[in-house]
Amino acid sequence: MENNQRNIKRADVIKALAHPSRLAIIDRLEKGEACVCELQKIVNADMSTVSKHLSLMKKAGLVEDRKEGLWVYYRLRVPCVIRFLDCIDAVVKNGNNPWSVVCDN
Amino acid sequence: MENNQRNIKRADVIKALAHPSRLAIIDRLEKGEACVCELQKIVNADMSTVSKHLSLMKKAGLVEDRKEGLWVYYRLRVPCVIRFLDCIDAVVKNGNNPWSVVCDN
DNA sequence: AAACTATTTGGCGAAATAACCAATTATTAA
DNA sequence: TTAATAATTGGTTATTTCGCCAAATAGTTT
Repeated sequence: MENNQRNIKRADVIKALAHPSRLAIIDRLEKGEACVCELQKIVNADMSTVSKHLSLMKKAGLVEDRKEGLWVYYRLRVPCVIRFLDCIDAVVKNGNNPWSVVCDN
Repeated sequence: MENNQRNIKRADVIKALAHPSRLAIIDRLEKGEACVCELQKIVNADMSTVSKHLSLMKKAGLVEDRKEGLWVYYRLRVPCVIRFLDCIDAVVKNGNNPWSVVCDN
């Protein structure tokens, strides 16, 4: 039943990924770090909203940040998240296909 | 901006993973199919709750089911989800480590 | 110091999620 | 056909999450 504890922690990380805006942020961060102001333009929401998304992801261990002057730059902390999303995409793609999804990562 | 649509779909799949009980179900299904009644014992919740978790995961394309007599057996539809969880575990493990997580899957 | 810009934080209402209970469906067995 | 079991569905309530606004913080420039 300590699998329970493990799955609570896992779920916390996964929840931090489970939002369209946060996935858009990750998409961008795959290409390298970005300031909050740039990410705001991408997700097209209030800056405070974006900031909260980022602090959630940071708390979960998905991103880290670096302050430089007025700006805070965020970057991915977990390269494998990218491959992980390929797996998710395989599920999305085969959503209506009755055969088992076999993805190669 | 149709990346937006893609990320909505991705998020739907990820949300279907983002719950401790559902992760416990996946843990079990890695070993092969199981009926709802067995999964209920594992997650220790009302059968109706478990059933709802399963229909959510089914709708997301994570599991598929098969009816046999009184029982409905569920099984994983997406083998790569397992490797995906290894990545999540790497994040969990390195939660307080200031260095970037490098996981090898 | 005052004005300006980037970001974070606190608070609030709205929407989504979760869990339980009760009722229903489907299948088997008596 | 009645009883029993496995599972699903509908309804209700409680909790969590989301997104905006306003206010606060931090660093820069004048």
